[in-house]
Amino acid sequence: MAKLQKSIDKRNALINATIDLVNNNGFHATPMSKIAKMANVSPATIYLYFDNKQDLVNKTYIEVKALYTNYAFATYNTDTSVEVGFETIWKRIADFKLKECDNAMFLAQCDNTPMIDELSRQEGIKHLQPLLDLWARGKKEGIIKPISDYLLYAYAINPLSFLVMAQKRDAFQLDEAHIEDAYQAAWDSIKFNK
Amino acid sequence: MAKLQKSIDKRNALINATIDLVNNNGFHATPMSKIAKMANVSPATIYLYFDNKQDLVNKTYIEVKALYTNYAFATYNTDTSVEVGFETIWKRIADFKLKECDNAMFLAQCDNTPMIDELSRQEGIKHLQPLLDLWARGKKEGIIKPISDYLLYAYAINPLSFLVMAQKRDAFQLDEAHIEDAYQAAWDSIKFNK
DNA sequence: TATATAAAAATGAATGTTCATTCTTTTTTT
DNA sequence: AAAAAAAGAATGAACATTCATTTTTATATA
Repeated sequence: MAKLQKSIDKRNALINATIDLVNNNGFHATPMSKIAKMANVSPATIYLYFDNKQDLVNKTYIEVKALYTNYAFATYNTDTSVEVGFETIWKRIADFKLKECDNAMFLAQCDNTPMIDELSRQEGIKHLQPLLDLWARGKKEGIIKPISDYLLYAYAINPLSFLVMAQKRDAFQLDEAHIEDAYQAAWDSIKFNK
Repeated sequence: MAKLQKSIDKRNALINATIDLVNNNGFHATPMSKIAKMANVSPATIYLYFDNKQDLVNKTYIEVKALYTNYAFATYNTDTSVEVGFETIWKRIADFKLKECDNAMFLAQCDNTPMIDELSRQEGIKHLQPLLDLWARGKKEGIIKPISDYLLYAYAINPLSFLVMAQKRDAFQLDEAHIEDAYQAAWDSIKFNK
């Protein structure tokens, strides 16, 4: 194993420990010492990879956000119709939230607390551009409601976050049929009804 | 001013300071000393009203949740049609999220982090029963989609939380027209389409 | 190839601060 | 004047970060 690889492994272990512990205890209730222990390194080692605790969580956020959007757009190409494009992206997002539940929960926590620096949040938002572009096209073609992207996101995408939380906390089990219902609701709520 | 009143004032000041500071800094980043300062009491005084910090935040949560649901159901009565009932409740919830933005943000943070005890979260959920009852009736009458309450909530109610966050953080301004759009999306996504 | 040495990476313990909570005293109320 | 409420200072634990050493890795030399 090359030297560089080993470093990356350690960095990844730190990122993963951060996600796990923050999900279960929250940012300020997870000490650096526990992150170190879970990643099998000394506390001091963390500071070879990150400036400080805030930097660690900011970078974790950006990394998970990139994972999320890469996953979301992996099978999407801009040549399809708006409707097909949306279904493609939406289902990938649903997939991500189900399969990468821990990552999804981490993002939800970041997006609903003051735990992440404003700058890193801005950085994270940029990755969503392809979806916004698709919506812009959809509005121009009269297929998607001519309303704010915030409303579109709130109704078409965000509900999946709520479902992931519900699944994690309550006995509620989210299966394929639910996802299909949810997709229909999502599309219904953003498509333009002439 | 009677003795009891004075105590209630102090307790309320503590609850409000907690909401304010937790909204801006998160639970673990708001020291008891700051809560005390903002409420104009000594740190020691907090412990005359609450057992400890966790108890303070649990009770704040339950209180805000009660405020929320009282507001939501204030103008609702069970005699109306499902459709009218839902619109009544939905619009009150929207109102609450806009007018009691700080309270709404506090709830969002509680619901997306491990900051509240499981027991208190359970307690908070109970208050939502009238809405669940309305949905049950709606499903029986074939007016509302026969799907999980979690899905209904995710699609019809939760998006408002996202919008409040977006409004607070981004330049996005949520006005009456948006609310009407949002209501239509909410209803579209839960009504049963024969 | 084997060994010596310099550089880099990693460590565990130490440091100083912050904070929740408690203790003792003072103020207010009855 | 007794009881209750409130205060501010004190206490001790937890924690982020740094420091002094040790261990590992890479490089150079024989």
